[in-house]
Amino acid sequence: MQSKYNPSEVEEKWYKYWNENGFFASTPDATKEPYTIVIPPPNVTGVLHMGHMLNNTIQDILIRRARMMGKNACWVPGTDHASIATEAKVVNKLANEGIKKTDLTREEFLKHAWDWTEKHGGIILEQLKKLGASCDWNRTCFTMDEKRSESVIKVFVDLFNKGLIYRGVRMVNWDPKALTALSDEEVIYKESQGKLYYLRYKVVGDENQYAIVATTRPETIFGDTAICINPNDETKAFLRGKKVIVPIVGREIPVIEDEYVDMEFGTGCLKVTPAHDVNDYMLGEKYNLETIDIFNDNGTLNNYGGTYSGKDRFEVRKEIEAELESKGLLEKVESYVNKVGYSERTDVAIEPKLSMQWFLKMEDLAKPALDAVMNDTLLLHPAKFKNTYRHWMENVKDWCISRQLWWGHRIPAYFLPQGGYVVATTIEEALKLAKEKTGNNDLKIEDLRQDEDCLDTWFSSWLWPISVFDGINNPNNEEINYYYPTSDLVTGPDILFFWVARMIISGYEYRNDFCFKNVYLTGIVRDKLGRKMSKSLGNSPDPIELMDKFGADGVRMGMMLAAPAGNDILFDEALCEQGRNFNNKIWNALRLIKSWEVSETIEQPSASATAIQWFESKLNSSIKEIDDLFNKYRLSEALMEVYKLFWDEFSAWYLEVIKPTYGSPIDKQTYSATLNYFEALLKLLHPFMPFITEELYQAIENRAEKDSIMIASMPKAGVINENILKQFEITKEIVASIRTIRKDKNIANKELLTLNVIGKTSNLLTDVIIKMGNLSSINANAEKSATAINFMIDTTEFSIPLEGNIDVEEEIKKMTAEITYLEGFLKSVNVKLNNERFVQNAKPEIVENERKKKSDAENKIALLNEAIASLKK
RNA sequence: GGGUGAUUAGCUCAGCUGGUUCAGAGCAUCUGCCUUACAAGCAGAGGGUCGGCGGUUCGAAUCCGUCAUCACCCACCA
Repeated sequence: MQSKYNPSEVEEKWYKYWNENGFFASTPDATKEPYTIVIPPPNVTGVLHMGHMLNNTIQDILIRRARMMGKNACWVPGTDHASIATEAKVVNKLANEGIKKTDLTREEFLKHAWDWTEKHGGIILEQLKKLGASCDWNRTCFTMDEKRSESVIKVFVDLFNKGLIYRGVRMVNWDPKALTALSDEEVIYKESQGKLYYLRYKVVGDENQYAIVATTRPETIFGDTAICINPNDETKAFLRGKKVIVPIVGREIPVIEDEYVDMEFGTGCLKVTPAHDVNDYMLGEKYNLETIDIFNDNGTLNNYGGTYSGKDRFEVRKEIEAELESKGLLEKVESYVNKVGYSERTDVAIEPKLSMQWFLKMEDLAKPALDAVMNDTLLLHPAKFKNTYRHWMENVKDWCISRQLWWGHRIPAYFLPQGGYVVATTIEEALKLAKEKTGNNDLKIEDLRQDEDCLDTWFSSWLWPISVFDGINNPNNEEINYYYPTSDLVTGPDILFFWVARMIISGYEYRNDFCFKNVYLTGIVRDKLGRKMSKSLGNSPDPIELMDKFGADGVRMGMMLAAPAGNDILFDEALCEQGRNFNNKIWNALRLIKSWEVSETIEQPSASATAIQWFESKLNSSIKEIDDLFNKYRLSEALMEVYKLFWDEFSAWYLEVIKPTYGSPIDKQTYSATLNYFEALLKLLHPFMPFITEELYQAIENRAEKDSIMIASMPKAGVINENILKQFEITKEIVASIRTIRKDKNIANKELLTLNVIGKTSNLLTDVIIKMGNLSSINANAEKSATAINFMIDTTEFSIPLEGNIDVEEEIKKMTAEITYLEGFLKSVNVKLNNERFVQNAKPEIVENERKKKSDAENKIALLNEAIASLKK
């Protein structure tokens, strides 16, 4: 074995081995408890980024651990068609080739889109394999494959028939770049520095009077159909019942009164543009105002814009400012910060727009999903997200599910020649319904026209935990009955509403049950300065390069070291380095063990026997701790526990105690105990670092065919002997003291020392102390000596005789300082004990403890004084 | 404008229902060491009035109030 572990030599080999032996695969098995995770499907044409690395590392840790705990672990992989994102990519690609989407038929465009998907699709899944993801690849799903598409359509029809889906003209969030409506969740509000324009609306019949209206969007004046004042606003009394003239446009519009208007804001006078503002729309409905839509779908002005028609809304804003100014219709302009909605996908400013869309009624659907989280049927980790979730669910609005896109599931609604429509899973079915509805038996398929729109991407992914087991199409199949509800979901809080909440909703609607038991919400991966990772900043490392550099295990550990649930992780390559170093540590530990010659005949040293006994308890207590941390989903702490167990306890103490002197063999008994411990440690580590642990598991001994650590059993916590744990901790302190003395006095490690104990040795692990302290002997009931260095552990005094090496003055000085400290400590304890209220009110064991502190301190002071006296002799 | 959470060592974080697990861990830093598993290492060491101020209590990092800063979520003030 070489002295450095080289991940690139082994990782691919083991992944192949696992996959070929079917260790990732799962099938229903009534004798085993299922443990299921469905992957948050990444965009089909996406590539792996750091967020995926974190997310999938966590899922793999959970699923590997569950598998080793004897559960039937099933991790379902797949990809999402990502309607708007993928369509945008294809449109871009076509544009580069000089092809406009509008020049293509729907069928032609979809052909391009599928080509694109086949070319770039699934790259990300291959990348996940490099990470070690133990997904059941036989189950790979795609949100637009046959079964998933069928499920989506079926659900749409079902919800429509239940009266939960409706179609209507509503104010929606319009994305002028993607040319589609968006749901409220797809709009991100950002603060932006804008201007507040004060416009003059002259009063009809009295050209000298005018109303001043403040607006951030002067270009919308073409759509004004009223101005509105507050009825209680006496300063605006002159406007009541009047009409005013829209600047530039010249159109006359009424002045209406409504308490909605805030008298304090701006001028207390509001222009009403029902087609382009949600609030104005409500006013328009209330007062039956005309609605004038002034924009084309792409955000340019239409014919209502007069001379500005055809120009972009932002261009018009600039130009119209100048025109208003020159015509004396602009009172003033102030700078103003307001919130503007942007499209999550295309990052262009959203235009509120009236349009015909499909909606899903959410209120009733949301109820069981809200209850499930509030009563802890379904747990969010960390739990702080419960509040956020509740707030959203209690105020949930109807979901706009139609998108003016082609890449997606086409809405199964069919329009009839004479108006109206029917909704059905197939066109044949639709025809049947159409005939029933119209009474016209001569209708033909060609007479029906299917809705052009497709469904929101999330309208397919919200079914994911059910649809991957085909539970929509075949609600009673063996798979869905066995694997559903799933166990854990791992995802980011940014899609809590987009996805998680809606999956919970659909779970109750279609399975009448929760869809997963636990939701682990990860943080955002940031760089070490706390900035979000982004292409433009160039601060996002390429995961593949990272894995090449540090090994997949190293990167996995790097991710996990700093990732408590719900916290953002500040990623730093140094963390991967730490992971890589740890790999090397493990590697070398086995290298050491394997280098020993084993003897059947030599006797076991007593120090080794003690160390074995101690480590047994240490291992068990760590396993118990790790189990507990996993139950709380505190994965990074669990990793840290194994890390310290391996590095500090096993390597620095256990191995050093049992290590035979160079060239000497090791006894059989100790050797096999050591291999067992090493194997147990590998198993504990395996979920975190699958590759190196498999490599070493196989290196320990020749394994049977089809054996693998990934299907081995996770060690269970056994008996913990608290007494030996405590004794060993004292041992460590004694050894550390001896080492410190060596260092202070420049005594080589090789030089043997003697340890005198002023008292009994019966409670000490003397054999271990002798070995680790490199001592010739330990003597009990020794006398104090002026030629020795003294130290105290607990209340036991130790001394190391060092002829000629003692600076008596220095020793006295040190001990005097110690006494001063102890006296101060004693004083504070006494203050407590002399306080009657403390003695009366505090719990008895607390008071007892203080008394013990007092007597211990007094003892120590006495011992130190004695020691000083003996030195002075 | 509302809400939620955070503030503990240079950095990232643990500290559950107030009291020796009370001031911790990992990394980083400093000082010695190439000691035949590992310098990607070993052995030691230093480092914090627990954001500020008040309060409750015999006792507060922990409970309450308040202020400050940060983060996230939600909301139709043009």
